[in-house]
Amino acid sequence: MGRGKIEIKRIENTTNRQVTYSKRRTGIMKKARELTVLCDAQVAIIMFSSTGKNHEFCSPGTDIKTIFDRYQQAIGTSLWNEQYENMQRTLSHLKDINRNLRTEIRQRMGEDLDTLEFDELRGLEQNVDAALKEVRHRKYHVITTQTETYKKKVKHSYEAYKNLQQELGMREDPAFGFVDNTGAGGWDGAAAAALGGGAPDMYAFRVVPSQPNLHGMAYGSHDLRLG
Amino acid sequence: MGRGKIEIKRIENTTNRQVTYSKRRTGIMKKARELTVLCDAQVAIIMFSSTGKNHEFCSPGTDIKTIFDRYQQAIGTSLWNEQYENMQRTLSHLKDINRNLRTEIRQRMGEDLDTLEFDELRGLEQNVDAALKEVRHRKYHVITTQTETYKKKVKHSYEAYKNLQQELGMREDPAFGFVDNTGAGGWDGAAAAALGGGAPDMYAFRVVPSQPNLHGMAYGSHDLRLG
DNA sequence: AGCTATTTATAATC
DNA sequence: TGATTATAAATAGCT
Repeated sequence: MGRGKIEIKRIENTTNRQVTYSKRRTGIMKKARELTVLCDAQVAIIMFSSTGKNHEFCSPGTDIKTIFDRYQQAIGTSLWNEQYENMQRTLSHLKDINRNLRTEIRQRMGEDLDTLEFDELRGLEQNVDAALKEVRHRKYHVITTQTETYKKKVKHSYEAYKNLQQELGMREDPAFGFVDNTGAGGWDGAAAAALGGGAPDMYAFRVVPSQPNLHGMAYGSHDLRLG
Repeated sequence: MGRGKIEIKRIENTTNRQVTYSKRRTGIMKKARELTVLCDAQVAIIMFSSTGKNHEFCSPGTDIKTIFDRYQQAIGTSLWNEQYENMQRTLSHLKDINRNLRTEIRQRMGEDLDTLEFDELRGLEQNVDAALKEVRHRKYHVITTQTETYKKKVKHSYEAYKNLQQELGMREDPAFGFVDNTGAGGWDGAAAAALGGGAPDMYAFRVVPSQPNLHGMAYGSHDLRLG
């Protein structure tokens, strides 16, 4: 359709080819627009000229990605979509697990117990009871170890002091001694007591009411409302 | 270009619309094919008719996905990649949260306590202790309610039986009485006892050692090893 | 589906 | 690039 008929084969003249590309591209875009309006269709067109320039058309009210997704669904075979849906599935599975974990934590905190049957409550109680024993045991172990460590430190410190004193006493004028040696045993005992005492007093910590959740992991501070 | 000029607006007649779609679609495809040959261009077209039927065109020597990928590269920020990476981020975030939740549950079960400081242990102990009280309180509530309900049922049942007996006794031959009336009170008491007794015995359930986790939610049965 | 009168697109040219 | 125009192509309405 022009002053002369042309053969449909690559236009060798570069300028001519680019001009024709531009004109025909406009024509196709117009046709595509008309098609979407006249026939209520969805159309997506992507073009690259021989020079690499990119042009696109898309029906109003949607976008190329959406149409491409729909196309892949229609075609069925889509490695891409497969991966995408796989991820989506993994995601919702993780969310489910997450919700269950949060529920379990809430119930282990003594909340949301209304839905539990008696048998479940009994199991939960036994489990939490056993856990409490474990935690107390561990706490005892930690405080004991800590106390022992401090005791040893104090002892070593004291021995170092005694050695130093002895050394000084042998080398220097005996009249220069500056600490009464007999008080040493009392010092050791007082230090150990200040560090928390032995096992019998351990559970006393339990009843200290001051802000138990401001330290470390802050138990119960997770936002358990979201899935 | 036809017997008459038409306005570019949706064709209301369905048949007409479909015929026009078919004709013009063919026209666009032909134009696209000519463009790719004449101008050495790459073209991809995806169409959906109003009836949902799908048609496509693609320059020879390539495929739609390739052109679409190139298009996304040309556009720069690939919508797809953005969404993909977004999902990947959400996924790993969920996994992190999940891991933390599992850790918290394990510690609430008295496991993996080695990494906790003394203050954290103390907080955990207080929290679990409080939870245990809540669970016991709820268990008490449930068993009490349940027992009351059963008692009422038994009572109602007994009254219904008594009424029926009385009615029968009045209407039928007295020699036909088939149940000893004096046993009724004993029935009530025996039934109530068989149903679990009152509140004072409730905590006896706690020390039953048989398979506490085979019922209901099975506390601690989650696989806590995975993230 | 075909036909064809008409409208539209566009090749050649400026 | 942009406008013009003669001509090829596309297609609306009909069968």
